[in-house]
Amino acid sequence: MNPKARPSIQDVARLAGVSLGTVSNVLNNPDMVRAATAEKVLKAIDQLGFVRNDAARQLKAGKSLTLGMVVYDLANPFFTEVGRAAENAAAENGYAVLMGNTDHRREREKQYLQLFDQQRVAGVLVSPTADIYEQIDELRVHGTQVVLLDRKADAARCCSVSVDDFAGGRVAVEHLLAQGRRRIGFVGNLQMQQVADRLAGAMAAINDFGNQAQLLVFESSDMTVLAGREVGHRIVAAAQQDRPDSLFASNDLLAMGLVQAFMFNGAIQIPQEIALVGYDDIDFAASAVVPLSSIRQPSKLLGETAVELIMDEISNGQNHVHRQVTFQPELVVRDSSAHA
Amino acid sequence: MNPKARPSIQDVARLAGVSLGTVSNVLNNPDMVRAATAEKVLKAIDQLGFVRNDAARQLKAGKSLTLGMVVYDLANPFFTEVGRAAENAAAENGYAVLMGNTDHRREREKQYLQLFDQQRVAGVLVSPTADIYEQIDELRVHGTQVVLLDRKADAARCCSVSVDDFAGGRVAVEHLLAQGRRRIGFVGNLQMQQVADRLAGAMAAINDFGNQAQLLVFESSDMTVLAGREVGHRIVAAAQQDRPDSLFASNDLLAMGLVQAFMFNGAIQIPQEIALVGYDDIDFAASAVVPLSSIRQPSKLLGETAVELIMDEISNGQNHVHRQVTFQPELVVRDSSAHA
DNA sequence: GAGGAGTATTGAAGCGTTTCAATAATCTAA
DNA sequence: TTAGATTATTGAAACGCTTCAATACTCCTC
Repeated sequence: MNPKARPSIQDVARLAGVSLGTVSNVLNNPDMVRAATAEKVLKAIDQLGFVRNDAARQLKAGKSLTLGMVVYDLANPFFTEVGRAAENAAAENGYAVLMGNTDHRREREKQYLQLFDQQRVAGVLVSPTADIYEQIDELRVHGTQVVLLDRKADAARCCSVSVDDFAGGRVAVEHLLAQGRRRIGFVGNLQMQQVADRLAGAMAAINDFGNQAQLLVFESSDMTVLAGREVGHRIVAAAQQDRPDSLFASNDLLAMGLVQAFMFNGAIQIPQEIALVGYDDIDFAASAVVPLSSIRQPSKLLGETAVELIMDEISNGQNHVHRQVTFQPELVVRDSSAHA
Repeated sequence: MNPKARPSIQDVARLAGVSLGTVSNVLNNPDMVRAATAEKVLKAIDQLGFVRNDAARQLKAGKSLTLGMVVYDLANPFFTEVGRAAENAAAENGYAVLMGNTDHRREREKQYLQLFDQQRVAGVLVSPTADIYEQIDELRVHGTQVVLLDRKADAARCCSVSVDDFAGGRVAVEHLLAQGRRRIGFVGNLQMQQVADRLAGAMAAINDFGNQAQLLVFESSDMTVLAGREVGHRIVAAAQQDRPDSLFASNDLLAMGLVQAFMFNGAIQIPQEIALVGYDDIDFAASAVVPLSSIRQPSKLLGETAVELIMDEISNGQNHVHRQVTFQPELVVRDSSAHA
C-alpha cells in the first residue's frame, strides 16, 4: 500500500495550491468558491483519490445523514418490504438507511442500538423484540431520535408506526367463525407484543361470538417456516377429535410451515379439515400450495410513514410532537379458508 | 434538551475526579486501571449517560469494527440468508454488519459504497449489480477491503465468494432434458452476470445434447414474483404449439410468479404441460402450489466464507492473497419437474 | 525507612474535518 | 482612480477521542 493511502483535505489543498478551508468549501459550499478555483481543487481531489473522512466530518459537524434501522427478522419478507420503502423515502430526503438484523436476540438488538448511538446517526427506526423502552429512552436522552416500527409507543415517549394488531386478530377469527369454524387454533410466540395483541383480538372475537366457540393456543417460540412445520406435525400427530378445525397463524411464515406439514402425505386437507389464515400477506402467500388467506399489513406505508416521522423529529427538534400512527390491517381471503 | 445533551469523556473525567486518559483506559484497557478508580469512572459514565462518540474514536484510532454489506435485492430470501450468515460470522469476530439494499440501482449502489468508504468501515461485502470494478478498485486503493459476493472476481483484483452459475444452469437443463423435455425456455434478466452465466450453462447442456433440443429465451428485466407472473401470462397467451414444454427460471421468485400465472384458471398444468425448475432453493420453494424444483446455493456458507475472507484481508493486510472461492450448486427435484 | 521495581495516572499532541473571524482580491460607481 | 462594497480565500480553533512519554504513586525487600 502507498505510504499515504488516505490523502487528507490538507494534501488536496497543498496539491491544488489553495488553503484547507477552500477545499472544504468546494466540498460543502460550492457556490462560495470561484469556478476556476473549484476546478483546480476538484482535479486535485481526483488525482489523489481523496475521500472525505466521515468520522472527522461528523465529529466536527455533529450530525450525520444516516438512519439506522433495526429489525428482528429480516428473513421475513414483511420487513424487507418495510425496509425498502423506508430506504426509498429516506433517499428522497438525502439520507441513507443502514440495516441491522437481530434475529430476535435482545443482546444483538442492544448492540445495534448502541452502535447507532455511538455513530450518532440522525435517527433510528426500530421494531423492538421486547420491552426496550429503557434503552430507547437512553438513546433519546443522548439525542438520537427513535421511531418505533410495528409497535405502538406510549404517547409521551416517542413516535411509532404500527398496525392495529388487535383488530387484525379479531378480523381473522371473525372470518373463521363466519366460515362455520368453532375450534380455532392460534399459533405464535406470545412473548412478542404484536402476537399477544393479535391473540387478544382473536379472544375478543371468540367472546363476542358466545360460548359455542373456543380458542386453542399453540405456542411456538420461533415465527419461521420451520417452526410452523413443527407445530403442524404436532397437530397431525394428535387424535382427530383433538384437532382444531381452523388455525390462525400469527405470521405467514408459520402458516406456510403449517401448510407443508399438513400436505405431507396428504395428512390434513386445507381448508376442508383445517382452515387457515396467516398474517402479513407476504408475496409468497398467494402462491402457496394452498393459496393463503392472510391479514395484509400496509408495509410500504409503514416504512414511508416511519421515515416521515423521524424526519420531522430530526428537523423540528424542540417543537416536535410525538405521534403514534396506527394503520388498519385488511383481510385477504384465498383458498386456505374458503368455505368448506 | 439539556444544555449538554452529549457528555464527553472530559465531562466524565471531571465528574469522576480523574484525568481524561484514565477514562479512556477504563473504556479500552480496563485491566490497566485500579478497580476503585474504574468504579468511580463507571459511576460517572452511568450518571451522565455518556456514550462514546464513535466518530472521534475512529478518527483517532483509524479503524472501525463495522463491515458494510451491499446487495441488489434484499427482498430475495437468498440474500437475507447470506446476510444472516455473514452477520453471525462477523459477530464472532467482534464486528457488526450494516446492510444496504440497492434494488438493482447502480446509482444507489454507488452511494452505499461511497458511504461505507467515507465511514472507513473495515471492509465491504458487495454483490454487484453490474461491472463495478472501477469503483471497487477505488475503494481498495483507499484502503477499504472488498469481497465480492455471489460474483467471481478477477484473480488479481480481490477476493470473491460465488457459486458456479454455469454449472447450475447446466444441471438444471440436463435435468429437464432427462425428463424428456426438448423445448426449454429460459427466463431471466440477461444483464445480470449471474443470469448470463446460468444461460451459458443451459446452452452448453443443449449443445451437448445434440440438435433435437432447443432453448427459447424469455427476457425479463426484473427478477421478482411479479415479473415472473408477467412472463407467465405471456406464455399462457401464446398459441399452444409455440409454448415451451419446460422452463428454467433463473431465480425462484420468477419461478413462483410463473406458477401463479399458470395456475390462474388452470391455464397450464405443471409439470405435465410445462415442467419448471427455479434457482436458489429459497424456503418458500418447497411450499409453492406445486413444490418447486430448484438449484440450491449454499447461502449460509457463502456468507460465512465471505466474512472469513474479509477478516483475513483485514488482519493480514500486506501478505494477504486474494482468493476466489467457488461453490457448487445442487439440484433439488420436486413436483414441478417430476416425470410427466 | 530507603531504594528500586512495578503499577496507576496524567495530560499534551494529534487524528481530519468544519467553521468563522480576519484578510485579500475583485468589482462598482462616481 | 479610488473609496467602498462585495466576494473569495485563508488559517487557527475546535470537535471528542486515543496514545504515549512522563510523572506519581504502591509495594517489596533488605
